[in-house]
Amino acid sequence: MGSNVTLKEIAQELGMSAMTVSRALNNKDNVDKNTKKRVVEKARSMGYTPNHVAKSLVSRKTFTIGVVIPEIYHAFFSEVISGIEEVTYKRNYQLFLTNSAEKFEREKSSIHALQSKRVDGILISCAETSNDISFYKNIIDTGLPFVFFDRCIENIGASCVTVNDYNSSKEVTEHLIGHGYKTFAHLRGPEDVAIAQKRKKGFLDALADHEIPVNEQLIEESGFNEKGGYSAMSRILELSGNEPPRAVVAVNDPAAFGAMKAIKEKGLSIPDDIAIVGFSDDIRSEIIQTPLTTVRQPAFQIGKRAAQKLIDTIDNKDEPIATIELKNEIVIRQSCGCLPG
Amino acid sequence: MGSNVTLKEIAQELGMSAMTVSRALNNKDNVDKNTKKRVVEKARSMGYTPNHVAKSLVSRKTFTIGVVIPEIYHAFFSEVISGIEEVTYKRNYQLFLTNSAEKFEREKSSIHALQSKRVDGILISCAETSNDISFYKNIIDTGLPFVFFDRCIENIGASCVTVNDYNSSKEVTEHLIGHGYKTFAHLRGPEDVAIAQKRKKGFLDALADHEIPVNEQLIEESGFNEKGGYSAMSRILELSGNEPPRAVVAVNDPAAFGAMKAIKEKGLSIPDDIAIVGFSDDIRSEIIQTPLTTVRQPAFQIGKRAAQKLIDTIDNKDEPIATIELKNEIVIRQSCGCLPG
DNA sequence: TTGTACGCGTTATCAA
DNA sequence: TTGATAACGCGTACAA
Repeated sequence: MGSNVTLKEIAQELGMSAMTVSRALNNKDNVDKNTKKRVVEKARSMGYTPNHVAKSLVSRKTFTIGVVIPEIYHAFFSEVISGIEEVTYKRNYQLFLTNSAEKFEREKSSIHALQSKRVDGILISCAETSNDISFYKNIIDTGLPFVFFDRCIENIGASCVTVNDYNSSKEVTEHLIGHGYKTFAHLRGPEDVAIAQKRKKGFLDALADHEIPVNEQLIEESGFNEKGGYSAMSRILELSGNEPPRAVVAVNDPAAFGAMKAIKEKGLSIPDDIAIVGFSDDIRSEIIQTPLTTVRQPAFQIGKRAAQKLIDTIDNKDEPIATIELKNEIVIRQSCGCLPG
Repeated sequence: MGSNVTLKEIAQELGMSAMTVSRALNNKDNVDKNTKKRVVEKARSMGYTPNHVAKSLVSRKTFTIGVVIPEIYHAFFSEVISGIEEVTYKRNYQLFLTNSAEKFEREKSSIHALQSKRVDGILISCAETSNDISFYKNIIDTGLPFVFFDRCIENIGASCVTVNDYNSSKEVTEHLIGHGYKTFAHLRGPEDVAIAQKRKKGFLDALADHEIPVNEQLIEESGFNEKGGYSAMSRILELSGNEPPRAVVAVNDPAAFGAMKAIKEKGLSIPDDIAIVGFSDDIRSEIIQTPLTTVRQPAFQIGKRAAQKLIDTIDNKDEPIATIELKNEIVIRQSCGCLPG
């Protein structure tokens, strides 16, 4: 904030009061046409820029929202931000971006900073290490509008925008069942991570609904990365000997990549010997040698809907708290063997 | 900004003046130990959060910087933001993110909004359609610290952080020359885009330095995308008949992808018949069938250095204006035929 | 050690 | 139609 022109200075130049200048510049109707013209011209020539800091102090409104995300690097969150930005731009809000780097401590300090800046509301996707719900609860109880997205905490008085991982996992499994596959393996994520649990449950329930027996030995922990997928799949192929599963549902795409490597190294073909599906539509999934069937999360839409809900909540005290569930989209590619031709 | 506790309210509860509360909360030494303790406790119990809006109004300093980027979606800019964020976090600044969507009009309105918010400085990568240097010049002349990154405007009183495209293009061409290739084609970008010009000049100068004749017919405009690369390369292959160039330098990776497709469709092999290099390290370049040799831009570093320079400029009025040139890194992969084995 | 007055730039309110 | 005053929340400067 350097040498900025103020209303008072314009007023002095023009020999009138600051109040009149303010009115003229804000298009109030109770200003003389002529004075208004003079003011507008003078303001332009002096390079006047309204001071939103002062405006915010009196109006108790900053037209600013804070976004807290656990990382910026990967495509998912940049797409989310893109969606958020589209909304904030249209509705004349500015966007504070903060990064918790998956650390709860840093998340707390970000939120405190945003509170101090008096943001009108906060959009947040929780860090992996966030472990104290009461922290959020206390802030929400102060009346600061909050909307969770993707990694949500439900039932603490804030709206959520999320995707239904359970349903998607079930659907994609049913897709494989519908194609006639009978024996299934699952590469699962860590036991205590919510999305991993949901995806596993979706897988299991799909089998149960179609009365397909579950072979517990064919459920292996892969974690979320390629290396884990490789070793988990290798174990499964060892175990089952010459009876490998006909289809594999992986907890995410990187795990599926690892599994594909293991399968190919065994001299088996995808999808003819083993079909496989992933989760999350990694940027690579479309362009690898055997393109991977996967579940695409509507990242841009998540951002858009979350921002809309937040600003609606800001604008209207009576906006209901809601959980908005977006649909994942199943992207069929070659790896599941369900494409025609 | 809802029901927020103020210094005055804490003071009333405690039967003292707001000033004492302020002092206690700001760790001034001229406060009684006991009153300080009482104040701190009361502030906590009342859920006090300092109001930075008020603070900024009086101090004329917001600890806020604005970032203007032409798009968020692609990896380059999210990496840049990641680098910026690392610095702003450490130095206790908040970051306003705005997106010009490659439109100059939108860029201008973003900058005006940021000025109104009284950001302490602005980081900007210009939109493709930005065409009025005097707009930036006027703002810089008001004293608002400005740092350009990636798409820079030099010599108008602001620091720049950029990569040396000319040098990198020359280097990667020389790399091919060093490998013994004698005939070269270039897929160039639009004539009036700065980076396209620099990359073309680097290519030409490398040939000139090594006294390799330039065949103008083998320089075709591809634009920046795959389709353009495909048609440009197709034209070159037509023209040159059974004397195709031994190596191709493409203006960027997508153009190279298109060219690779054209080459393969002609039944030629990469790199054995034609070697090719790209520019910008697209995420796909590493994982396509014949991984593409390319030039990687240090996006994270660009963000980091730009943010550092900006905050240094904010903190210190005498910080010199500088152009910081970062080095691109040449990533050797199979497509140039220079890998051992 | 604590308190009072004032100003940062703006707008709402009431008076002229 | 215009102007004067007060207030938003805070910290500096000075006084007690």
